[in-house]
Amino acid sequence: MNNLGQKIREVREKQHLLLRQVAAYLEIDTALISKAERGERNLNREQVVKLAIFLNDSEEEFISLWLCDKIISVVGDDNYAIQGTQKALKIIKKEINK
Amino acid sequence: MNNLGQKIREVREKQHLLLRQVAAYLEIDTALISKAERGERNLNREQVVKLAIFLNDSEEEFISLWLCDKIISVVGDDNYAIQGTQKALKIIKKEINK
DNA sequence: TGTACCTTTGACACTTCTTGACAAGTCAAA
DNA sequence: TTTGACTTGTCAAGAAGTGTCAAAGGTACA
Repeated sequence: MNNLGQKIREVREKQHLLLRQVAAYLEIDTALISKAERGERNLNREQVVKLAIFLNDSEEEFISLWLCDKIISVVGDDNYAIQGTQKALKIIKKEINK
Repeated sequence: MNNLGQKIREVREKQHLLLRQVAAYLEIDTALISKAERGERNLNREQVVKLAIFLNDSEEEFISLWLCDKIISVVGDDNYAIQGTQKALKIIKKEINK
């Protein structure tokens, strides 16, 4: 399971679009988008952006889900996941104000 | 630059320990710990834990810096880094309460 | 100057992970 | 049973990670 994947599937099905159609738009194999929706494979940033456009949804939402998944796959079930993520958030916020 | 690396160097120098000594304790090449302190290479979790013990410092602090660095290297300078990290934090916190 | 020591650097081999593609599989509806 | 949608497993190529080594930089000091 996978946050972006769930979101994509949800939005795609709501619009009665087929994997085939999404795959064609992104110019990738159908298998890949299928796997992406189920969290078995990652899309790259560009593909996620295109997907947001194609599905008429928010790029911010899609990309932040995509990042969120990456973070979780990195810190996931570590005992100190919360502390690490909080530290990162602080640093990122500080970094922005420059 | 690198948060865990800076911390390690700071603590190590405060204790007048040589890279060589740290490396010997971790059973790795001196070059590797040198690079780790400067953020050119990553240590693995086990090495970070041993390091905390060897340097008499907090495991929680070391591991969360280590995770923090990983997160930053993943979401780093993305426009939506903050949003993604916040989402991840929420989800991780929720996950813990199970 | 020379040497002794600590650290940094770049190259390397090796392994593991990722990526995209393809073929074959399942499954439900007609 | 056929069709269309989706899933699954596998493969090869390339990328990225891991540890090591030898050589080079830098510093301190006799």
